[in-house]
Amino acid sequence: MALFAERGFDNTTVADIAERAGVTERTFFRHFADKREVLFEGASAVQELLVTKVAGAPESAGPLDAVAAGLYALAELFQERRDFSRQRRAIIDATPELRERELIKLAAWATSLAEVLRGRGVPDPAAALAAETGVAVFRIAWERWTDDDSDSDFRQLIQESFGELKAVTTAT
Amino acid sequence: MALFAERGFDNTTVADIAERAGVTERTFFRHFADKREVLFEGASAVQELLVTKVAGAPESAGPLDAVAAGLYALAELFQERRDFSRQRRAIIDATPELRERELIKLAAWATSLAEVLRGRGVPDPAAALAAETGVAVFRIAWERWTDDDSDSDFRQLIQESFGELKAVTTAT
DNA sequence: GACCCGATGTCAGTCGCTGTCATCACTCTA
DNA sequence: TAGAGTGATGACAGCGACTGACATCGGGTC
Repeated sequence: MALFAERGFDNTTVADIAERAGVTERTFFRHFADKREVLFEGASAVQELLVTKVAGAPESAGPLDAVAAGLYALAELFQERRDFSRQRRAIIDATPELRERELIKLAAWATSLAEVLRGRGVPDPAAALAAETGVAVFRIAWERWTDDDSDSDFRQLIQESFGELKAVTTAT
Repeated sequence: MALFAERGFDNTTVADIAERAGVTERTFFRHFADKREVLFEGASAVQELLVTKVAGAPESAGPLDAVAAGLYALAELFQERRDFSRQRRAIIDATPELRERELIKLAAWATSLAEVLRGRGVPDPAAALAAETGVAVFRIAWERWTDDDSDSDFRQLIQESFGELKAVTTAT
């Protein structure tokens, strides 16, 4: 990340990274499937947390509420790492290749969220829809949170976005 | 596309494509920025259609209705090319690299949709949200349409998905 | 001390992609 | 009609991401 922040992602070769880490290029690729993968370590753990929380939401909760419960858990997780999140976002936003990677990550969230919802008895167009919109809400709250200069509360931003969503969908 | 369908995307080199087209590899890259780009020709035209239709929706229409109007135009456009759409989807679904490309395409839709909505006077969290959820609706309807064996109506699937969305967001 | 095994280094090679320069058809103009 | 300009293409060299195959080495086991 230091190298990426200094010179940018494209101007950093895998050889550079490997050298800085004191290993061979070949060794780098044994630890990371991809050059981009360095920035997405632990992503699967986050997804697991999300899924677990949604699965564990009270039975009485509707699909969107269950998803919200999961997102709040993520908010808590990220809240303490605001500066790190900002720097990471800056790097990712600067490179299309990385933005793509970020998008598949979120798409993977949506897929597994839909699966969990189906497991909770939500029928199918609704499950997929709740999953996708939940992710959309997260994405927007995330942008606002990392954009915001003030010391805003991520969880609250998510909550507000859900409120906006309801307003938008019920209007007219 | 023929080559991709035969051997798969990864097993088709740019040299293969160029040879089949009777040109040099270098020439290929002068026409397409990317090996993937072959499958995404005309994508910008589709996006423009979408944006234009949303911009031209009646002023009285709410954000989500305006987006819906745009999506219906796309439905009409795609309706006649169902087999082509299916084949394309099969190729794309089979390769992560291509799925990524598809996702940025949709993300670009969302971005420009949000912009148009802002131009229509929709304030910001709502504009972004309506754009993202609209794209989510499209994605899901698209999947159902291309999955479906019967001769289903794409526009109607979109309409139904919007209905589902309202049901999901208003529930509890 | 012999053995095994997992992590690492080494090397060669493929493929996507780019910069550079030459070639060639085609058009415009004096 | 000759010659200059122009845009598309070919030819070639090169970089960087990534992979497969094999050698090496260090630590733990019997």
